This record gives sequence, structure tokens and C-alpha cells, in this order.
Amino acid sequence: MSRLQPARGTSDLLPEAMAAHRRVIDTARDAASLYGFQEMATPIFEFAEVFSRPLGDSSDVVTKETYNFTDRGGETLTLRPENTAGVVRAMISNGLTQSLPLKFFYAGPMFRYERPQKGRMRQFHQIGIEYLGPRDGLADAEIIGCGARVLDGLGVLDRCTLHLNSLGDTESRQAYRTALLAFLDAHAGDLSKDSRTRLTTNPLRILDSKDQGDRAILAAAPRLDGFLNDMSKAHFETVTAALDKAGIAWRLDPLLVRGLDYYCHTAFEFITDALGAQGTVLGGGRYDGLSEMLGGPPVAGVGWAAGVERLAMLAGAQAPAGPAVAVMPMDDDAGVAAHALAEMVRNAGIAVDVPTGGAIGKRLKKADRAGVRLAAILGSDEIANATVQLRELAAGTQKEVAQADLVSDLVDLLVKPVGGAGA
RNA sequence: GCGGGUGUAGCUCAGUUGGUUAGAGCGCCAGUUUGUGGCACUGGAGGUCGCCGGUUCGAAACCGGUCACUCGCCCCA
Repeated sequence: MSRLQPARGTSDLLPEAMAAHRRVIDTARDAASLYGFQEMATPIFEFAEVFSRPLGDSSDVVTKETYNFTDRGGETLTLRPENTAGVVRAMISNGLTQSLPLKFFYAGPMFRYERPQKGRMRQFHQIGIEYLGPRDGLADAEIIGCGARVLDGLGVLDRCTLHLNSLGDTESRQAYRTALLAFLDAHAGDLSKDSRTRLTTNPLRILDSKDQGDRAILAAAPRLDGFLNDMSKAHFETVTAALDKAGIAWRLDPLLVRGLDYYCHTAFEFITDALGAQGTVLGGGRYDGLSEMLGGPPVAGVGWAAGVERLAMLAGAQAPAGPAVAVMPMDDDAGVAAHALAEMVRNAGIAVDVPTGGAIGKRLKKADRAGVRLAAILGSDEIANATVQLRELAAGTQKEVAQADLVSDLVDLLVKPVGGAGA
């Protein structure tokens, strides 16, 4: 290992990884645009309150996972750990509450100070959508459908299960919280250490504890769906009815709770077992109270975010695409002419590389391996005759063509399927 | 923050009970082929054995510490 490494929990995206990321992001953007979501971006850092207020001071994200710093002007800033708060802040800042409903898609890096693990980095990337305005459960179903479409587009939907739950509105959640606390207090001595501290900080979180002992206790705990009031029940029924009608399979998961305080009603996660401990690949829910928490008018919202790294891992490797054509000078003397010829080809919109240095044979071999299909070889004879040796690398055949005809010949050959001649 | 595993060439890994100049395959560079790759053969470059300290006549190997990576806990995408 070299001494010079990237900071812990960060990594370089070399072309191969970058290609996989791009595929995820492009697929998501395309799917989102089918639903009318438009891409936007917010800053990578915000005033600390943008995250600390809505996320809740007791949430793990804020207490131990944010990157905070003070800038030269004395402002306390936070590298965004997620993007929903930033998008809602942008809605308020730009006065967009006059233009509801809003449908946004975003993609970009997020930052959480955590111990790195498979599928979890300190700088990671998320794609997500936010649907601002509608209170109706149909909006929930629409964004879930959009999420399913993203996963399907990547070919990973069949390896994911949609877990769904309702947290209810504030009233329902309060009632449940009281009942749950009463139950858990009676078993406090048997709970895991982590869960005991959560009794005071965030009791709902105990529900998705992975501790065996906790799970045994929770089996007898009161369930959230028993405490939903009529309005909350109706909302959830709209969501599930719409999902069923759309043919989207889901599974009720009464233990599914979202970590962030602003969620209400619908909570969902697409979970896979193919990624080790980090099973959640796309998750989200409804956050009707968020805008007010940030000091804006009451605006309802639903959305989800998905981890690009996790999706890229699930979807598999992606070969980065390079130029299919190379112009190769025979030697240094042909370099200038080769560059001029390459520019001519580029003017026609065809991507061209000009490998120089080293033996021509090595360059042909390397080009072939890199996926180049056609090489236009240029030496002193060709320069004198205004021609070029046009070689099909896979087949090893070549012919002399006039430089003036090069572009049209390239177009003809590029249309042919790879290896179509034989092999 | 807590626990397990792993650190030897660009990559994947050998390296015997501690022994002298640390190896292989792949990759890379060059040659056999003076204007043409893939096969083959030949040669070459490339290593503070993660780092620091200790034990020893002698450490890549044993001990301690440390750093990094990795898997898991917590939490989440």
C-alpha cells in the first residue's frame, strides 16, 4: 500500500467505476423524467441548522455523523448527510411554494462520518426524487413506482423486496409512542444497551434493532398499525391500493421505522440480501412536517433516496466506452499529419484517439484491447499520397483509402456489427 | 465509538521449524520482426516485505505498538 491514500471512507472513481455510477444515475434520471421529475442541485454544504433542526438533535446522523466546520466568516456549516432537507430549503429560499406541486430529481455526493464498510462510505453518492405539495397517498405510490422503475431499469428489481409501513400522522405516532414506551419500560432491564439509551432518545428506533434479545421482546410489543387513526389508515390504504393496482409487490413491515424525525405516514425501503449488511438500496417516505421545521409554510412532501454505490454493486460492472477509431502515426514524423486527420474525423462527430509513442504494433494491440475497432494508419507514403491505411482491428484486414474518403468509410464500417465479417 | 480478519511487485498471490541476493503468474517495457498487434520465444524494469520499536548472531516470518484496508455492531443509501 502506498503512503499516499485518499482520506478514510473516500475513494477515487476511476473510469470503470465511474461508468457504473453513470449508468445508475442516467437510468434513474430517465426513469424520473418519465414521471415529470426535473433535475436540480443544491449546495454540498449548508448552514448547520438546515440539517440539525429537521433531523432532530437526538438523531445519530446529527449527533455523530455529520461533517461540521466553521468557515473564515465564523459560520457553522455542515456537509450534507442527505439531500431532502436541502431540497426543501431550496424550495423555501426560492419562493417556489408559489409554484406547487414540484417534482425534483437530484444526484450527488453526501457525507457521513461513519466507520466504512461494504456499501458504506464517508463520501457516497445518492440519487433521489422529492415530490413537494401533494398530501394524497397517490403521490406516495407514484414515487414508489418510480423507484421500482429505476431498479427495474438497472435489472436489480427482482433481487429487491419492497418493505412498507405507515408511521401515521403525529397524533397516531404519539399515541403509539406512549403505548410502546409503557411496554418497553416494563422490559427495560432485558433490553440491549443500545436500545436502553434509545428509550429516552428515540424509542421507535428500538423496533428495528437487530439484537436477538430485543427482537424476542418486540415480538410481543404493541404494533404501530393498531394505533393509526382513521385519517392515517385511509392514507395508507390509498397507497397500498394504488401499488396493488399498478402491480408493484410489497410487504408490510411493521418494524420498519425511518431514522429521521420528520417522516410520517408512508415509510418504505427496497431491501436486498445480496449486499451484506447494507441491504437497503432505495428508501424514503413522507415528510409533511419538514418545511415548517425549516421555518417555511406547511408543505407536504414525499421522496426517496438511493445509494449509487450500492446500486452500482448490485447492477454489476460496466465497461467504460472509449473511441472506436484511432488515427495512428507510423512514427514521430507523421504526428502532425495524424493530428490534423484526427481533427477532420472529429469534425464529423466521430470520436478519435491518437496513440503515439512506441512501436506501431504495440499500439495496435493496445488499441484493440481497449475496444478500438478501426485504425487509420498514417506513414510517409500515405502522407505523400494523401491516403491512409484503414485497418479493422478485430479481423486484421486493411485497405488503403483516400484521406478525403476516410470519414465516409469510417461511417460505413462503424455501422457494421462488430466481428460481422467472420471470426 | 466497539469487535473479527488481512497487510509481500501495478494486480492476484507463494515464501518451509527464523538463515545469507525475497519469488511466481498476469500486466508493463524491449528484442527476435528496419511500415503493422493478438501466438511463441528471449531479455528487462518494477519491492522502505504497511510503519515504529523489541527478541535474536540473523526477522517478510516471532512479540508489542501503530496505521491502513476489509467484514460486522451501531446507523443508514
